Amino acid sequence: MEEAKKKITLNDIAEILGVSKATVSLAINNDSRVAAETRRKILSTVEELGYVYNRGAAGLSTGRSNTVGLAVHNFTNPYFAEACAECEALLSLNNIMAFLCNTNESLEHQEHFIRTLIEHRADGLILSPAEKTNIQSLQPVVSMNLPTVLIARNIEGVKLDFVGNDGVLAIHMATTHLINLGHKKIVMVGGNQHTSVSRNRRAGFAKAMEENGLPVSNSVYYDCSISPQGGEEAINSILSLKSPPTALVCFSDLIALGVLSGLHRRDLTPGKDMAVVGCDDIEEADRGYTQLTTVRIRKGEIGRKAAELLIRRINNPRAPVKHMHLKSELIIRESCGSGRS
Amino acid sequence: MEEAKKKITLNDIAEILGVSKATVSLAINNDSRVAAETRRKILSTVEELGYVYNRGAAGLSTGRSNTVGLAVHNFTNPYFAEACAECEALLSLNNIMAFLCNTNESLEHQEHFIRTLIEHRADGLILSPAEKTNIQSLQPVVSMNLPTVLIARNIEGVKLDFVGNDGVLAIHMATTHLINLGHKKIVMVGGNQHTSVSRNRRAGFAKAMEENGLPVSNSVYYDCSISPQGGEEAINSILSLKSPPTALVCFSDLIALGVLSGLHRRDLTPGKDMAVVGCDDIEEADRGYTQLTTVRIRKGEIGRKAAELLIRRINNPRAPVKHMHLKSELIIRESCGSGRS
DNA sequence: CAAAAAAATTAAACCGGTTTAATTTTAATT
DNA sequence: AATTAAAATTAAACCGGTTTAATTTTTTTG
Repeated sequence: MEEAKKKITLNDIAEILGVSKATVSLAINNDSRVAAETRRKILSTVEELGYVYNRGAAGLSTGRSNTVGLAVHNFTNPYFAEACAECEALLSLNNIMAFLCNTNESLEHQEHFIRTLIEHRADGLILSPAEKTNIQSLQPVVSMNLPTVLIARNIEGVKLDFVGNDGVLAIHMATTHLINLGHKKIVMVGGNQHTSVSRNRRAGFAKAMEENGLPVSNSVYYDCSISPQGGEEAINSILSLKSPPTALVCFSDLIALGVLSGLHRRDLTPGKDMAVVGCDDIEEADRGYTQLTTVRIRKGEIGRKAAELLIRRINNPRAPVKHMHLKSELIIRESCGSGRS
Repeated sequence: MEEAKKKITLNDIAEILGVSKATVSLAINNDSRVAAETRRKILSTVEELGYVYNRGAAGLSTGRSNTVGLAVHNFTNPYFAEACAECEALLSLNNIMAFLCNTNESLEHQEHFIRTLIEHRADGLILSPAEKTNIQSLQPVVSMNLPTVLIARNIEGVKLDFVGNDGVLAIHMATTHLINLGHKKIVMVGGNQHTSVSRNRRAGFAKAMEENGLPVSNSVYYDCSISPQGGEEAINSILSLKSPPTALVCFSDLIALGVLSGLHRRDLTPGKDMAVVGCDDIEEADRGYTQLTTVRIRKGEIGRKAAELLIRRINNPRAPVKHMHLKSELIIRESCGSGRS
C-alpha cells in the first residue's frame, strides 16, 4: 500500500516552524530580508519534508510562468531539430521550459497551439511559422502582446523580432559558384513564393543570374516539396526536359539530397553529369557518398539567438524590434565538380 | 501608445452580467447545471470582451495542469525526432501540451528537467532516458508518483510503463539474414551494455550467431558512438584488422550510414566488398545511394503508443504496469548484396 | 393552490503561492 | 537609558480560477 503522503505546502512549513508564510516564501526565494539563521531552519525543513515548490501557484501572483512556446513547421527536418535542440538548451539554462509544437505546416494546429499557449500564460513564443501564416492568424499574439520571436521565416506586416538566415546572400553565393564554374543553364529547384525564406532564396538566385547576364524567367524555377522525395521527383522531371540544365541550385539540402539520390538511380554522377548545390549544410551533406556542395547555415546559432532575443523581449517588452539575418558560408565539396576530390 | 488593456477575469464577466463567479465558471466548463440562456449570455460576453481562460489558476484547484514532459536523450536523431513528432501530435489532440527536453545524454540535464517538471505540476512524463540513468536518478518520479512512460530504453528495477522495440527480435532478424547469405565472420558495430536497447540488440545478435553455431566472443563486438561519425571510425578500424569480417550488423542506421560512408571513401562497395545491415530504417536509409538493408522500427507508433499509455496512466494511476515491445520487419535493400537491384 | 421535486444559482472556502505596508525586534547612536 | 535607525517578521489582501453545500427559483405534482 502506498502511503498517501500529503502534499507539503508553504503553510505547512510555516506552521511547523512557527513562522509566517511570508517569511517562508521570502526564504525560499532567497530574499535578503530574512535572517540567516531563519533561512537555514526553513531550508532544512523544506529539505527534510520534501517540500516541492509550486510554480503554477507562484505564477498566479508574479505573472510569470517561466514557460515559452517553441513551435516549428517541421522538426523532422534536421535543420529545425538542431535549431530546437540548441534553443531548448539555452532556455533551460535560464530556467525556462519550452512547450513543443510541430505544426507540420498546419495553420489550424499552429493556431490551436498559440491559443492554448496563451491560456497557459506562457511568457513568450518562438515560432517558425507554417507556410500559410498571415498577420490575421497571428492576431492573438499581437493583441495579447505576447513576446514572440519568429525564426527562419519572417512574416511581413507584423512587428515581431526575427532571426534567420540571410537567404539572398546564401543562394547568391551558391549560384555565383555555379556560374563561375561556367554553367549558363541553371535551374533553381524547390522553394516557392509562400515564405520569406523562399522569396529571399529565389531573389538571391535571380540576383546572381542577372549580375551575370543570364536570363531569369519562370522556366528557371522548378517548385517541389521541401523533402528528398520532392528532390527526386524534380530531378526526374528535369532530366526528361528537351534541353535540361547543366546545374541545379536547390532550395535546401533535403531537396538536393533527393536530387543526388535520383541522379544515382539513373547512374548519373553529381558534379560530372549535373552540378548540384544545396543550402543548409545538414549533416547528411557530408557523407562519403554525398559530398554535397552547399551553404552552411548556422542552425544552432539561430536557435540560440532566438532564445536570447526572446528572453530580452520578455524582460523588456518595449525594446526596439530586432531582425537578425545571420551570414552563411559556402562549403565546397564535390557535387559541382570543382571539389577537392 | 498601447492602450494598457486590463486583463479580463471570470470575476469581471460575473460582475458585468450580474451573476456569480461560480455560474460563469460552470458555464465556461460547459456544465449542464447552467441554464441555456444564461450560458449563451456568458459565452457571448466572454467572446466580446476577449476573456482568456487561465489554466494555471484552474490547475491550482483541479490538480491537473494538462501538461506533460517529453524528454529524449537525443532528438537530433531522426528516430526520436519522428517519435516525438507523432507523440506531440497525439498529445495535442488530447489538449495536452508537452514540455520538451533534449537531455543530450546528460544525467544532470535530465534530472534538472524532471525536478522543474514536477515544480510545474506536470501531469506526467514521457522519457527516453539518458545512458547513465539509474533507479536512483528516477527517484523523484517514483516518490512523487508522477505518471511516467519510458520509451526506447527501459530501466530495470522500476515499475514504469514502457514502450519500445523488440530489440532482440530486430537484430536477430538482421543477423540471420546475413548468416543465410553465407556470412560466417560477422561483427556487430556499436551498442554497448549501458542501455536496455543495446543489451537487447546485442542479445539478438548473439542468439542468431549461436543458433547457427557461429562463435560469439568479445572480438565480435565493436563499440562506437551512435552516430555516423562513430560508424566511420568503426569501419576504418575494422578494415585495418588482420582478418576483417565479411559482414557487419550495425546497432543503428546512423552507424550503418557512417559505415557506408567510410566504405565509399575507400572505394569499397557495400553488398559486394562488405555486407552491411542497419537497424531503425530512418529515411536516409532509402536514398538511391544508400539502399541500406535494415530493420524497420515503427518510430511514429512508439511515440503514439507512449502518449496513449501516458494518458491511460494519468487517468488511472493504479492500472497495471504495461510493457510494449513492438515488432519490426526486415527491409531488404542492397547493402547486403542480396538486394533487388 | 400548496407542497414537493427539480433546476439554477450562489456564497464562501479553497488551491498555494506573492507582495505590500505595517509591526516587531534588534542594533546603533547620542 | 532614551531615541533613532536598521533589520526581520508578519498580517492580510491578492492572483484567478474550482467546488461544495446551501439557497433561490422554477417546474411538477397531488
